[in-house]
Amino acid sequence: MSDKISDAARTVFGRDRLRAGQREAVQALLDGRDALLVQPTGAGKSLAYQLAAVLIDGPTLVVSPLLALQQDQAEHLEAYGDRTRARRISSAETPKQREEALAAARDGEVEFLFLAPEQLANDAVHAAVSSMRPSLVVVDEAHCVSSWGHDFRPDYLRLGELLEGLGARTIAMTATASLPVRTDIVDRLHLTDVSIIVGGAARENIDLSVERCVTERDQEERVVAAAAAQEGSGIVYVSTRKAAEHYAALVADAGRTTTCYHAGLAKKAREQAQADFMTSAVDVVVATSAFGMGIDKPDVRWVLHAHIPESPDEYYQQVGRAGRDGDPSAGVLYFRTEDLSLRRFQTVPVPKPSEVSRVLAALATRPDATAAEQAEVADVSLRKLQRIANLVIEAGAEGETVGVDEVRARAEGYQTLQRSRVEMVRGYAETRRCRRQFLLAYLGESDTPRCERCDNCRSGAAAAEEAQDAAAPDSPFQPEERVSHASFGEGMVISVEGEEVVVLFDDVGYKTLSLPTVVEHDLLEPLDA
DNA sequence: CGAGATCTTACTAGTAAGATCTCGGTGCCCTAGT
Repeated sequence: MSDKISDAARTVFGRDRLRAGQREAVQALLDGRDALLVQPTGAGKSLAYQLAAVLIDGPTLVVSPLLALQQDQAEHLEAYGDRTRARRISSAETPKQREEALAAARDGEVEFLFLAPEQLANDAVHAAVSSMRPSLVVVDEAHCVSSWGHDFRPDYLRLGELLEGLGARTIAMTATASLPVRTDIVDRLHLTDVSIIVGGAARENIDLSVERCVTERDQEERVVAAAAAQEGSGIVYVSTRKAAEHYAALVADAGRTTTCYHAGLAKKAREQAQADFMTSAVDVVVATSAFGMGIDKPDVRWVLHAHIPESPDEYYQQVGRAGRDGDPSAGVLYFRTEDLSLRRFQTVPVPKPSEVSRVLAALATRPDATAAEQAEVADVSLRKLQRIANLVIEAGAEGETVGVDEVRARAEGYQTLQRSRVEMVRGYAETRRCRRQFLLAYLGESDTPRCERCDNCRSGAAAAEEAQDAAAPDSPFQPEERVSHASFGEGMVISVEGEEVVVLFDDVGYKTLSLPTVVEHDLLEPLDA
């Protein structure tokens, strides 16, 4: 089937073969549909949007969260030649450079225009981008839409609204997304007639395991000993900046070449640390969650979590940075229950009633003022104003007035959801089943076989659990099914594994229920779709 | 929420228990001062 997709892959990008997901995504866009492509890093998600961009007339807008990532991709594209000219609009460019970039895109001289959501939220930039009439919009690292918008980068929540008027078809891309996150992306970006392509989340070459730790000291010694003993390049993830520095020093003392990475370091130091790791000038990087997006080092042999991550989603992303070359790799979580409380704290704050009421007043009395002016009037930071304004939009149906309690309830809902994700990390740490099965079920892939290489598979625990499943009642519920619970309300079944049903409730987040109890007391009512 | 640091009180002059405080992740953008 030689066609224009294959031809473009060959002539423009020098690729002889396409993966199934890539072709499917490009075809969906050529057919005028939107697309959501969920594929692990390294599987060539970028090629999918690049091909579509070249094949569809008109400029392409690429929304990407990090300036470094934009820079990197733009440089790669420039190297392919005239048909893949790329420019960037960001605070790093002078006004003159931005103007030239926009003009060049409008005149068809530049195919790709990269920017962050914050740029698009700027009225002048948005107007200029509109007039350039992009035919394709790419939202890279689309899981950020779901996870960052609520408080951290509020403009992510506005993306759907900002992109809507452009009239371009959209492709959203991410490495991992559980089913609820996929739905969230589709909703928030206002994707229509969307083709959702999910390909291969499994990284079968990674041995997963969990080490339970009792004291902090015990945890520290075991992590450092492991980091010292493991061969090849590795990443140690920690939950605070201070811990990153502390562990980096310990691992260095233990004899490994080590660097440290977190957002509190100077820009230069961060760049240096990343470069040292990428070029294997150092073996180990000890980092907070700041490290990783856009890291595509093939030979990372191990990823240790000295502290738990904030969610199974994040864990999968981080541990998935190991073994991209397909060689055997390891992912170890050092679990101490005390670490759960810090992660619970590190969740979206619920705004104070007084702040909410001041913001509501400011929005009502100064509807046409800029956000900065409204923030001034409400006596809150601009960022806080944006967060609360987002909550107001989400809490209210069209045209209705929203009260303080409703706004705060919305924020509490997010907090509950985030905390329930932390609980799911505990579930991962405590499960006796196959670790890979657990993670994949959470991410929406059920019925995968035992991996036979995680700690639970090796010890026989996973097999024993599975043997017990025979005694478990057949589940009347299937993943993705909508159900209702007397006290938790409505939700969606995420996974059914043996005697455990995981449901994501709309109001109370993730809950793990006992299937026999559910069946015996008729706790879950199926809802018609 | 909770660990660890710092402050306060108690009872008699330095120490201890209890109270209070502080800090904990992710990045755009823009602007003021070198």
